[in-house]
Amino acid sequence: MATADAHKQLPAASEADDPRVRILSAAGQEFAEKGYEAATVRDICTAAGVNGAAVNYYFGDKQRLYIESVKHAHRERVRQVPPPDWLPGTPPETKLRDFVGNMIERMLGFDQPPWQVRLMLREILHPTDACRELVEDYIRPHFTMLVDILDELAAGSLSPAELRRVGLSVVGQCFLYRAAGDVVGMLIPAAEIDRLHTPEQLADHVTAFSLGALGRAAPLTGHQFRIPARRNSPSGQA
Amino acid sequence: MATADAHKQLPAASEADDPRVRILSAAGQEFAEKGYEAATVRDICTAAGVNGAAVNYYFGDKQRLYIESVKHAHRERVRQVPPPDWLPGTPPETKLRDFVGNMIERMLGFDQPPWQVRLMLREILHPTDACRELVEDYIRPHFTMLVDILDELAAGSLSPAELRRVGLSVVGQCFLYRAAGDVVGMLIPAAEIDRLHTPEQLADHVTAFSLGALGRAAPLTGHQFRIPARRNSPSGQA
DNA sequence: ACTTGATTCAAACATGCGTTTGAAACGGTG
DNA sequence: CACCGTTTCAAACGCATGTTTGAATCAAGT
Repeated sequence: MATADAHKQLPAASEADDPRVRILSAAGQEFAEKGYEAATVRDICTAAGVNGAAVNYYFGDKQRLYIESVKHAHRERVRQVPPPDWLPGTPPETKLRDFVGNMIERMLGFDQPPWQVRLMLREILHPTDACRELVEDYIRPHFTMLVDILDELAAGSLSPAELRRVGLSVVGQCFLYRAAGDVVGMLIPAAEIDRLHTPEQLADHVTAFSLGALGRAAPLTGHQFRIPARRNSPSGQA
Repeated sequence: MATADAHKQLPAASEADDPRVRILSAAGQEFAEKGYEAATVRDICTAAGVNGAAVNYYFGDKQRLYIESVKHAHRERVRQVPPPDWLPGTPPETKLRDFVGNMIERMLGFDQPPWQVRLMLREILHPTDACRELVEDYIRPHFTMLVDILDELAAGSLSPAELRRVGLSVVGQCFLYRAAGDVVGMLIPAAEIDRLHTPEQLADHVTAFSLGALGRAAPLTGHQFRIPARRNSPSGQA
């Protein structure tokens, strides 16, 4: 009886009052904050201002709505925060700082609604069918970009496998704030969060930490490593 | 009619065939792999080999069972993987390596069932009532231990706030592998995972990366930072 | 052996879920 | 207006869930 498949590809009339995108947006928010099981089709339809049967009419069932909403959120996010681009000759230190800043901005950015990232985070933590697509379209290109920057920084002295490992170290530092943000908020005094954990400060810290580890900037402590015999360098301190 | 509260504190008879712990264990596994909503009381009771009414008899309702199972998993994990302890005078570099190895072992350890960590991970990502207790009893002591080691390494040259930030950088590197392990597996070739991403290798890498960042070991690239004028140090490479 | 309280069990209950249905409302087109 | 495909709607269906119930079983205590 239903002709739900007719508009699957059509770009829709006026874009905003199209029931499809209203449902997708409402579904994304519900799924993001409650998870797949806890989010109900009824609530989604109420939030979208459509009848309870609309989701089945347009998307078939709840599962397909979920997958479509993940892809929708992903497309929106890419549109909102484009990856950085550099003029040729830009020093890799600058590129790394820009890249980290861009990644943190995309993860934590306060100017954008956070539910899209939260939705993708659920997929990263507990992958479903939508995940592989997410990785190939969204995550892998960014990761490759990061590895290329690190390759420039290392000037050929690290193998591809080592570069990937370093890349994960950089990503991990940023990822923690998004994934475990609530716990971080419990571990760090509130005043310190306001002062030192702004996106800018975090990007500076992660960049400095990583450049230091690669030997492309002064270490955080200021004093230099003195190159002993690789074993242990006992500091005079008790 | 029920006297379910009577044994709340009693250490139980023979520990293993006590219905309470059988339910807690089965519930932990179900909650860990399916999440709170998707896990059903019926499945938990079937897995535990008890009647469907037992969970209500012993724990009241599903929510209280969930909280108790999180706390149970947490206690078990601490018992299984005790934090490291050092003789006085142990160099902080060794301590950091031990601490990171211990943390990774606890997060990824293949000799222990992974569902306990997975359960706690759910709390970290999406905190519920059980989370604050988890942080205070389990996470904060470990984090404090790490910060103390870093303080030794920095030899007083970093403020408490900076030390905490560095601590988060160390934790973040390890956390990524546990939280986003599936995605990491998609980004890294399988053969490389087997060769280079064992707990031992990861601990070595994270330790080396972090020590390098602090200037307490040679940077990963081998070549040293040359201290230019803080701006950019263009490498000859295209 | 009888009593008493704690535990187990099968069955039922109430509720909320995803989904279906069939008719009503809409919007062009002849 | 009459036609027809598309969209909306209120109502209901079937089902799985968390929970309750009341009787059956068990373990001591006296």
